[in-house]
Amino acid sequence: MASADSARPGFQLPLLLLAGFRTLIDDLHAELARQGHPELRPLHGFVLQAVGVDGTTATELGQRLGISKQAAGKTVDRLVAVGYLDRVDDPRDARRKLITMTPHGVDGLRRSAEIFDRLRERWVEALGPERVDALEDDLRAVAAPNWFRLDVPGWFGG
Amino acid sequence: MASADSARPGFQLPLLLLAGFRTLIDDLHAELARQGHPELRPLHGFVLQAVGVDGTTATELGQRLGISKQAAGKTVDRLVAVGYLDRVDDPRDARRKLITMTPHGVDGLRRSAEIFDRLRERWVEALGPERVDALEDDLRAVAAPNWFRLDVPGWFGG
DNA sequence: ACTATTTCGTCAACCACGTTGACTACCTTA
DNA sequence: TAAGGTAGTCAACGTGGTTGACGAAATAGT
Repeated sequence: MASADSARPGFQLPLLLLAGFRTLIDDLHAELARQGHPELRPLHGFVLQAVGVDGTTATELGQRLGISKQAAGKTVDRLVAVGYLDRVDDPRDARRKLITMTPHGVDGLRRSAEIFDRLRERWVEALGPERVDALEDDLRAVAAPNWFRLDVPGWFGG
Repeated sequence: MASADSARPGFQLPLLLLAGFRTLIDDLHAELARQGHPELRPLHGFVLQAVGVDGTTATELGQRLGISKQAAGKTVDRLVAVGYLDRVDDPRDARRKLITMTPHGVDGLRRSAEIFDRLRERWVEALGPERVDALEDDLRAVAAPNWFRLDVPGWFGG
């Protein structure tokens, strides 16, 4: 029992999840850099997806990403500085500033999605489609993504 | 095809892995705080595991965690400050400083392992043991944990 | 035995990403 | 029109990383 426990301790589970995530992100990042997006940092793809093709505001972006509006604002600052996002005044509400993607940002997001699809395809080749589906279904069942909501409208995957 | 793609885009995979990781870590953290370890930050459990019961040095800790020795040193600083680690001169090599766990650190590590085991048990209840085993096996197969080596000696899981 | 090289820890500067609290400007509602 | 809520920003801070430089100590090579 001790040996069975030590062979598969609970510590492994979080580490493997983290390793899986980082493997994907590192591969994405390397490929993005190769495709002309070296500025894009690991989380920026998710930020772009959360901004969406319809744009959003800093406060709402923060809610979508599960972070404070200040943190969202700072992230937007960086992505504006490197040319992925635009921030313009909302003509209908002088308090709000609309955050929209530049063409460069749209290109980065599109490429991110393509690369992620290709990486998922690699997993399917290695594990078989049922196992990858099962992995996603199981994670969907047990992982509580309270801290982000990327079920945003405007995502152009379909 | 567009609808099938958008129903299960590659973007979901990394997000689900991250959500799974963060779910575990958040639950661990909440439970650790309840058990008298509110100081322990999310990654500290892994740091303690990487230190191991036999202790190590800052440089080796960095190698085990896949971070620089400077970053490892700073993390050790914080864990020394809150009483989880000790740093003492190595009598056999005046350059080295041995990093060892205090009793409080050992307690935190032991509790972390127990809580992780219990959380894994919850996943088993929700998904069935085969699915959790499959999830771990699959991640082990496709995730490349180049950036950490927690296959360290001295871990007292067994 | 002495020099040259490597290794260990640390310092300093910096960056990314997050937090909370305070504040202004602006809508909205009573 | 006065009161209250909301959007964005500033400032200070914490955490977890990075690189580069450097002194002190060990080790290797004459």
